[in-house]
Amino acid sequence: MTARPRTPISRRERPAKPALSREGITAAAVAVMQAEGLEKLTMRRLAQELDTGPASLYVYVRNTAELHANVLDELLGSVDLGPVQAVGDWRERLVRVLSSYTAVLFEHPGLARSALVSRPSGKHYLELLEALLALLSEGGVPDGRAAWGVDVLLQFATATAAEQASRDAAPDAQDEQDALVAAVRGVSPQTHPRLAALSDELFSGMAEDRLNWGFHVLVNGIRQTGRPDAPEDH
Amino acid sequence: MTARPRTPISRRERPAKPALSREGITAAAVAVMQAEGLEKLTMRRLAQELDTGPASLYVYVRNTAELHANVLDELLGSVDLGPVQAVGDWRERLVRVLSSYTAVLFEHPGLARSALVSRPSGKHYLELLEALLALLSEGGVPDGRAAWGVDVLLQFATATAAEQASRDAAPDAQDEQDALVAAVRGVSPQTHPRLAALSDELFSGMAEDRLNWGFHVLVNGIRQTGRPDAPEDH
DNA sequence: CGCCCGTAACGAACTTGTTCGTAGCGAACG
DNA sequence: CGTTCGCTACGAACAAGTTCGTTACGGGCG
Repeated sequence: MTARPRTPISRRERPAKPALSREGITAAAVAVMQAEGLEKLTMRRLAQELDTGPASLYVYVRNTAELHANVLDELLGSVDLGPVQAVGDWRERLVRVLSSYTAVLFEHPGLARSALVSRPSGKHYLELLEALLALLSEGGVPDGRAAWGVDVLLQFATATAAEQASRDAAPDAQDEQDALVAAVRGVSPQTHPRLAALSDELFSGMAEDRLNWGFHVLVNGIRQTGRPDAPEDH
Repeated sequence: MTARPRTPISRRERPAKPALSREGITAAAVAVMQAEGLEKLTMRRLAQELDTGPASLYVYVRNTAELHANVLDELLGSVDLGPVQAVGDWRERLVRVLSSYTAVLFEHPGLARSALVSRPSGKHYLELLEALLALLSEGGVPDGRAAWGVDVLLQFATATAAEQASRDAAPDAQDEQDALVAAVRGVSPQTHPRLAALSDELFSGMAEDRLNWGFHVLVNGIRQTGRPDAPEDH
């Protein structure tokens, strides 16, 4: 021990590092991502940005997934919650908020995938929940259904964003889509009659239309489907 | 160059390797996964099983995601499509098929996550699509809605399986869930009245009940929501 | 019969996430 | 004022995915 050739420079002599913190790390992460894309946002790159080693970051974030979740919540701040206070049909305003959410995710396919897996719990996410609950409530949806419904609505929006955004971005995803289309088209009408008959319909429509249709499916379904444990829902 | 110390053993002298192929690789992958779990199914482990190097596998599978997709389709063979031919309410039979699908995914959280991202196109997946389309058709759902509907139904089932299965398995996911619960409970009724009021409802119910409710929400919604491009749907 | 080339297979290397053990700082305590 | 303790920071190491350049196999051509 001792006599290591390394010189243990006192940290005071360094050009005043801002000291690590969860917030600082998240801010730096957002900056790197905006500047170079999510792929470049690695632990090592981020550590370099903060003039430290990768291991140091793990004191403040559990792993990359959590880092991504933090970054995502930051971005969720730009979701437009205006429609909550606006006038007009509650259903349309609800869809507008969800569309805004989807649009934000759409910008960052990787984050959308994270959100599918990670389960956000940040400040902006809570505000989004509150907004959706308020709109459902305004629409007369019983509390019990609304509580379960927001989950389904957000899950649908998130999953759709993850799917479509990455299809546009990654060449891989496009290939997979092509493979599926080819597989469905190549199916025999003898063994798979419905699939053969609907092969065009399955892939028809623009992404936006399908997304919107999905929102309406869910809202209509939520309004009309009672929870099993409470036929009258409270 | 030349005079490399390595001895280029003729491949004929080896104990008759079965020669690589996409099918062989998938089969070996399934075997490893069943025996040791998905986490242990790494490219290196799989290569070792097939007595080769990791790089060799990339001739047959694009990457780990595709490997997982292949494995998943293999497992989808065990989804119970019996309810398609059975008698009884079409809606209940539809839900039974979807539940069987979810149950299979539930066994392998990692694969469920893959399925969310990758977009399967294997043989068994196509049969599942055919089964769902047949049931929707039997229920009198217009073709256009059915085509878009299967996507949404499977997406919901997959996402739910991925979420809940990993919550049961990984300690991480449980922590995230706890974090969200804590965040919601800790919210001020002043700023987030709906959230505070419904904090219990949000997390209530057993997973199975929520899943079933979701299926019914979707089926009801699909039945009653016309596609934007065709008010009458064909 | 001998050479040649396309392709499967491979070993090594590079990148990234994550963990381990250690070292120094600063606060609390005697 | 000196010692000790907890905790942050960090370098190094390990495992895994993926790519690159090279090597041998085996069939076709001269």
